[in-house]
Amino acid sequence: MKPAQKGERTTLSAADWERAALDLIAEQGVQAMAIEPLARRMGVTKGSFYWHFSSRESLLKQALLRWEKHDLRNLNASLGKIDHPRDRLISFFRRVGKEKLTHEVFSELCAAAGHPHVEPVLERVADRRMKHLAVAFEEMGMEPDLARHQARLIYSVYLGFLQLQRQQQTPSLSSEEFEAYIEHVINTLIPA
Amino acid sequence: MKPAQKGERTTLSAADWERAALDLIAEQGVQAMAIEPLARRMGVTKGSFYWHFSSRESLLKQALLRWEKHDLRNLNASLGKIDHPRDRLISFFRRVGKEKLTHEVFSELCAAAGHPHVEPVLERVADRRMKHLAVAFEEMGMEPDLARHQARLIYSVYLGFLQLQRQQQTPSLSSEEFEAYIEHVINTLIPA
DNA sequence: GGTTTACCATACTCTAGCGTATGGTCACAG
DNA sequence: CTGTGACCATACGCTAGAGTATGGTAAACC
Repeated sequence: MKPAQKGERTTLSAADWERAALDLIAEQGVQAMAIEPLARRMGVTKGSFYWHFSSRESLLKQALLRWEKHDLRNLNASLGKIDHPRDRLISFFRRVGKEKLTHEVFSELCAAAGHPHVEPVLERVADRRMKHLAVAFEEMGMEPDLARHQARLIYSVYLGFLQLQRQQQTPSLSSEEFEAYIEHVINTLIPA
Repeated sequence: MKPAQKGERTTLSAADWERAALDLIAEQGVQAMAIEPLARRMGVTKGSFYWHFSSRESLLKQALLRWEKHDLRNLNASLGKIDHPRDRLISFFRRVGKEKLTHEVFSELCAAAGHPHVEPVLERVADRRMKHLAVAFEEMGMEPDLARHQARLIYSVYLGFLQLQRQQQTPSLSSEEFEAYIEHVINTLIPA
C-alpha cells in the first residue's frame, strides 16, 4: 500500500494516469486520449482506470488542471524574476522549444479549443500570459491601452507560430532561418 | 437524370455532398464530418452517399479541394486587383469576417492541422498567402528576406487571431475595441 | 413495353471506445 | 490467520460510425 520503491512501481496512482494522459495528448492530441489505449500503454487494463477515476471526462479535467498549474509555475518562474521588461518579453519567445512536453501539450490544446473542458483552460492561460506581457510593455512606458493591444498582438504571433508549427511550416528551431525570424519579430514588436 | 429544375432537386449530386460536408465542417469541425449525420441532415441515407463516393476519406478530399479552389479565387479576386500594396495588405485583414463560410471552414481546418488530408491543404494555402504578402511588402521597398519575414509575421498574427477567436477571446468584430486593435496592428506592421 | 441506369433505402457486419459488474490478489492491520 | 481495503483483470453491454450487400424505383432509352 505504501508507494513502494520508486524504481519499480507495483501499483499506479491517479497522478500517474494524469501524467500518462498528458503524454498521450502531447503526442496525438486530446481526442486520442482514450482510456483503453492509455491502459495498454501503461500495461494495465481499464479496470484499473475506473478505480482511480469515474470517467474519461474526469481524467481529462484533472490532467488539464495539472498542466495548467505546471504552466503557471513556469510563467512565474521564468518571467517573474527577470528585471528588465525587454528581456522578459524576449524570453517569452525564446521559451518556445524549452519545456518541450508542456509546450507540445499546449499546442494540442490549441487544436482542441472547441472542447468544453479545454476552452476555459486556454482562456485563463491566455489571459494570464497577455497580462504579463501588457505589464512589461507598460513598464517600458507604453500607455495601458496600447500595451494591451501590443500584448494581444505579440501573443497572436506566438499562437500563429504554433499553428504553422503544427502544419510543418516553421524552420527547424535550431536553424539560422529561425534565428533570423525571431530577431525580426523582436525588432519589430519590442521597442528598444 | 437531368438536373431537374433547380428549385426542387429530386436527386443529389456529388457536389451537393461536398457542399454539405463543408457546411458541417464549418459548424462542428472536421472530425464531425461523419457521413450518417450528413445523410440525415440531407434527408437521405448513406445508401445514397456510397453511390457518389467510395469512402469518407474520399468525400473529405473532394470537399477540401473544392474549398481550396474557392479560397484561391478569393485571394486572386480580392487581393489581385488592388493596386497599392499597402491597401492590399490592409484588405488582407479586413477580409476577416467577410466570406463567412469559407472563413469558418478555414478556422476549423486549422484546428485539424494534424489530419493527413488537411495538412497539405493548409500548407499550400499558407504558402500562397504568404507569398502574396511578401510580394506586397517588396513592392513597398523591402528587401526580399525582410519581406519574407514580415509576411510570415503578419500571417502569424492572422492565424493567432483565429485561434483566439476559437477560444472566444476576440472582441466582437463590430466593436470599437476590435477596430482599435486592427488599427494598432496595421500601424505596427504595415509601413506607411 | 421492356430494359437499363442513376439514385436511394434497408438491413446487415465490424470496429473502437465508454462504462459496469464482478471477482481475484496481495499487503497489512488486528 | 483472518479480514479489509486498495488495486487490478475479465467479461460483459451499449453506442456511433464505417463500410457492404442487395433490392427497389423512376426516368430515359430503344
